[in-house]
Amino acid sequence: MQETLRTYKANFFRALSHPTRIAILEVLRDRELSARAIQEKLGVEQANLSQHLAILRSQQIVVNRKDGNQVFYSIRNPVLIEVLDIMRLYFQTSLTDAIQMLGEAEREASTR
Amino acid sequence: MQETLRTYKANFFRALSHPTRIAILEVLRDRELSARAIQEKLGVEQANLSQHLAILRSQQIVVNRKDGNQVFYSIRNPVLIEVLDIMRLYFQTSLTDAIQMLGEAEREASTR
DNA sequence: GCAGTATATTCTATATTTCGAATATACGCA
DNA sequence: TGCGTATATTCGAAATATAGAATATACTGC
Repeated sequence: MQETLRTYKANFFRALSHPTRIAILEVLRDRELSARAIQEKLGVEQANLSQHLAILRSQQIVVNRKDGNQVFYSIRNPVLIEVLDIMRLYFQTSLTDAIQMLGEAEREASTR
Repeated sequence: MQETLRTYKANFFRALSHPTRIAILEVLRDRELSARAIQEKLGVEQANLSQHLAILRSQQIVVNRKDGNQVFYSIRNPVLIEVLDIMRLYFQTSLTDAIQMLGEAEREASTR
């Protein structure tokens, strides 16, 4: 695989690498929302949200549509929603493992 | 969803947000490899690879196994391989769109 | 045109990431 | 024990990301 494609993928993941941006995708999962609506749901600063939206736009992860003096955002490619859903399975098993390990570590510590 | 889970996911994505780390996962897709073997396949500095492996380890994305004076790396959770495969569909359609848009932009420019 | 609302951009300070050089650690073998 | 190979860690400099304040832009209704 060429370096450019890897860089493209890396930039995509980088765009997802902030809790606020994860939260944005979560609230956009089922419907489009205005920037204001997203802001209220997440409780972040206006400028900050706008910056995060710009990052998601730059990777074409979300698209926007103007209507009057509002801008509505939505997830561009429905496949991304599927990807995020499948990812949930990964996080589930990963977290299950982590919790299990914590439990084992605890038991180990208490029998010491 | 709680902030901590979002942060967990964000950290996971951040770990994937570098071309070299994408490349590491690609070469580990089908088999475990020693750090040396990975280094030779990718052609990166030893110290640099080791740092990238440390990041992937910190997110439990890869695990390692010592054998003699070598350390073998592999992808920890097979679900991740599935996720990356499905992700390929996303990148495919995304890139197809991007190429199409480029084509349209070109045609538009030439008719101007 | 003016006021008010919605959104984006710019600026600045701080924190984090990245690379390569140097160094440290661990193992196998003579 | 000492040497060579494999891997990890530490360090410093440059690049990048982040939050919030201030400002700019765009639209609506009067």
